[in-house]
Amino acid sequence: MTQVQISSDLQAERKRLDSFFQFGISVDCVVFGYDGQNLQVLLVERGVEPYAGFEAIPGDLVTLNEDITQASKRVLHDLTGLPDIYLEQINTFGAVHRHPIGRVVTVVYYALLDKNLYNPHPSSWASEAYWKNLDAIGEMAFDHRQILEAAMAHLHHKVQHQPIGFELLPEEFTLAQLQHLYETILNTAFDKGNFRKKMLSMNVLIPLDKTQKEVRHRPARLFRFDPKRYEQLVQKGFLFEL
Amino acid sequence: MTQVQISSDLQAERKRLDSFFQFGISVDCVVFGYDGQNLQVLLVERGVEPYAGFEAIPGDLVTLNEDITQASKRVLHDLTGLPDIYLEQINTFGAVHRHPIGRVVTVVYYALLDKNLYNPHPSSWASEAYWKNLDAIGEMAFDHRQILEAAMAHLHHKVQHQPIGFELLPEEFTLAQLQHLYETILNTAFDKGNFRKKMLSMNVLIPLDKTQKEVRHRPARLFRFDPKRYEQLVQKGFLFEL
DNA sequence: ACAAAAGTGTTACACGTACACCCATGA
DNA sequence: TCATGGGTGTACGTGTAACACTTTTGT
Repeated sequence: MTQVQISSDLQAERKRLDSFFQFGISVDCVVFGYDGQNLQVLLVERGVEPYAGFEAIPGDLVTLNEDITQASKRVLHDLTGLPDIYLEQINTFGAVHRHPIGRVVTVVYYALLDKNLYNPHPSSWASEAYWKNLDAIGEMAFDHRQILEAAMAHLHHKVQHQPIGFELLPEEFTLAQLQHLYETILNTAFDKGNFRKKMLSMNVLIPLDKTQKEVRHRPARLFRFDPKRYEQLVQKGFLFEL
Repeated sequence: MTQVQISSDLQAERKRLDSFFQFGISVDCVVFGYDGQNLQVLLVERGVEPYAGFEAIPGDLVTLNEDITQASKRVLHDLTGLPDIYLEQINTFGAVHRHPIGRVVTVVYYALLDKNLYNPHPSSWASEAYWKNLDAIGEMAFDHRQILEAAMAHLHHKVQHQPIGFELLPEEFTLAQLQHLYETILNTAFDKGNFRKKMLSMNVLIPLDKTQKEVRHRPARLFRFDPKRYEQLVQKGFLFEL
């Protein structure tokens, strides 16, 4: 980055533009989780006005001296107690009247994780924090419904172009679990044999010398995924469609 | 959208949060063009401090009462005279010190067009406005280099997943032109026969009863593209890789 | 007739699809 | 031994990759 001469002219220029510097910036974190059955999203209940009592996506105002990417992690942790996880930026909403308190432009981030790993605990302005099935969601605060739908569209697209899903599953998983996850996200059914072939041919799965325990049928082999091979695939791009 | 009761409590709450409402929001518009030979990008030269004399991506501060999407069109028109074209939002940059005049978060938009259609004319703070070859770009204002690279990565990805490129070509074009465009964007070479087969099999191309004129070899058939079929493809997603 | 680029055809091979079948376990 | 889901194999059609060939124009 080039260093630029900061003159007193800049101070004057800033003064001239003061009326432009009245925006608030917020980050909203759409976190998807999977429990082996359903696709869920992490929500909070607002304990304060506006929209007190409404369900909302965890999000808050960014402070003047923090990077927005850092802010996404900080806010998610503040509201739900989840640790620093990787959040991917997906979209920015900037309609004029989307927030009743002033002009707030919000940057939306999203993440995927195995919901069995973390238990959310509400704090800051959140009175509740919990996972909720995607099909059970009603009215939401602000334009959060729209934001959620954008995130779902992103997930839909992404699952077909990247070997996602590993982030939603436990470290060791069976092919049937993986298939069920894909079927849940895309709301379709896949042929068992073909799903196995396709997934295995990508070489992202490392077979383990372990099997399931305590199931009343033939126990399934467990797999881990190969992060190196995963990176390669992400780089070159692919299309998953069965 | 639900109507929310606006109480005087909200006024107080806004007061309490005043220190958060000091952000500036800007939009930056990365416009790619194609002249039949090279992939180019629309740049302006800054006529004012900071970074006076530097090349920049057309962009400016958003006013308090305009939607950011509208702002992207307004700003592009103000600086370069280009008419309202569809701009797609791709990314938001929010590092703390990216702008020397204050905390400015910028939302990046991008567009593709046939550069022969419009001639840019500088106005507002732009002292120049012109097309420039992508490989001839040097130092840029702010973090615009980084922004440009993000837009190029987006274009790279997009061209492989959507029948793009039509936006960069004249309404009627030959398959060789289309192939050359793809080769330019992706920086690779394709087999002529296979490229034709693949493109035609997508059914997005409508053959016309016209041919090129005034070429000193067999004149090529002209095509238009089918917007309906295009939409279908965009919906279902596909992967273009030869 | 020649150069140059348009446009077509052929072949071998890889991959997707649909479907049938066998395997290991607990009850 | 039966039910249940795990796991494998095959046969067919479609799509891709590499390459050679024919066609149509201006000069």
